[in-house]
Amino acid sequence: MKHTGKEEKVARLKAKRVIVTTQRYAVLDFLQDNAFHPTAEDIYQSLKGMYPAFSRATVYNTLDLLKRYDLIKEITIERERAHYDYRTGPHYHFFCRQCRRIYDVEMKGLKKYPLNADKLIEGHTVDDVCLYLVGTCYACLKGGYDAGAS
Amino acid sequence: MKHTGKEEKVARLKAKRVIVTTQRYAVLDFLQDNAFHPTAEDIYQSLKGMYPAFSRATVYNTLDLLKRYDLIKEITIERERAHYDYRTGPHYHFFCRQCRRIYDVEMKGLKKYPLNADKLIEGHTVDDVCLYLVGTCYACLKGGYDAGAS
DNA sequence: GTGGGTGCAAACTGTTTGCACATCT
DNA sequence: AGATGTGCAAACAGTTTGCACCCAC
Repeated sequence: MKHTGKEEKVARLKAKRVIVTTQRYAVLDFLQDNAFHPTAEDIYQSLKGMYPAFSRATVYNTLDLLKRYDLIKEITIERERAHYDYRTGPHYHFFCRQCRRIYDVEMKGLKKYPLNADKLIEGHTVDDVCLYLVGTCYACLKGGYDAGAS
Repeated sequence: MKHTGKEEKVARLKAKRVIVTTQRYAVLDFLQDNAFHPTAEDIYQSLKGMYPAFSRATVYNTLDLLKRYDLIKEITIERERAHYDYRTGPHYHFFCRQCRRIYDVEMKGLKKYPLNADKLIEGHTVDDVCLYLVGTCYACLKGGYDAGAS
């Protein structure tokens, strides 16, 4: 049951006549299994162990392809490096300054979604809404993940 | 009346024993006068005309300093380059995919600010909230700024 | 004269690109 | 064989850093 949705996505790629290779499947699979919003480097480091001669170029190529087909979303909270998200529907992120982790935040935890996509705001058409909260995560607050603790 | 607030900021720097140099003042001044959320390169290109031998390093050093003193805010909508904002209070941004411009969006244009800073969400302490809308701006919709128009 | 700011150029990091090889049909 | 994906390494862009010089106190 864990992988509900991946087959749909693979089917979507196939429908678009995109060849679903081992590497592409591996990246999509990795993203679904790892909801911590990994970076390209995270993906590369994890997959090169399983697949010999897996390259960064393939990771970037694949991420770009999946992005173009709206199968994943790029998160640009950290300017230095992109994070990737298997969830493409509207939801929020929380970024911890201390451990630099990104958490999903459910909408019910927030009072109200400020506006929906496809609206017109001050004359602009809006097709995406990105919200992120910044602070210190519960784990760092407890000291559990404080890398700086001595 | 236009520069209300800059003197306050300069005073804040002085209070922290930060030397207010010509270059630092120029960057702060430029940011206040140019609400289009310029990049470091925009600032560099504009100021090197007025000041001989103005360097990128100084722009970056100064932006970093102003950021640390909370006098400006870095906008990380575009992963490739940072934009800078003179307004540090809570407000929203709209990013146009076509012209890559960033617009301020007033809160009254939105139904409700989803939450305030300094709240606890799912166990995390939140001290900053960033929201941005993505789409096509009114100018591009009218065709006025469509660089790709043939 | 000293502390710090500035400016140049080199270094660095994440990402992109060119091109030869591999793979699937 | 043809089309496309892959992998390496080089290129690239934005940013950071090291260091010599300069200025204000």
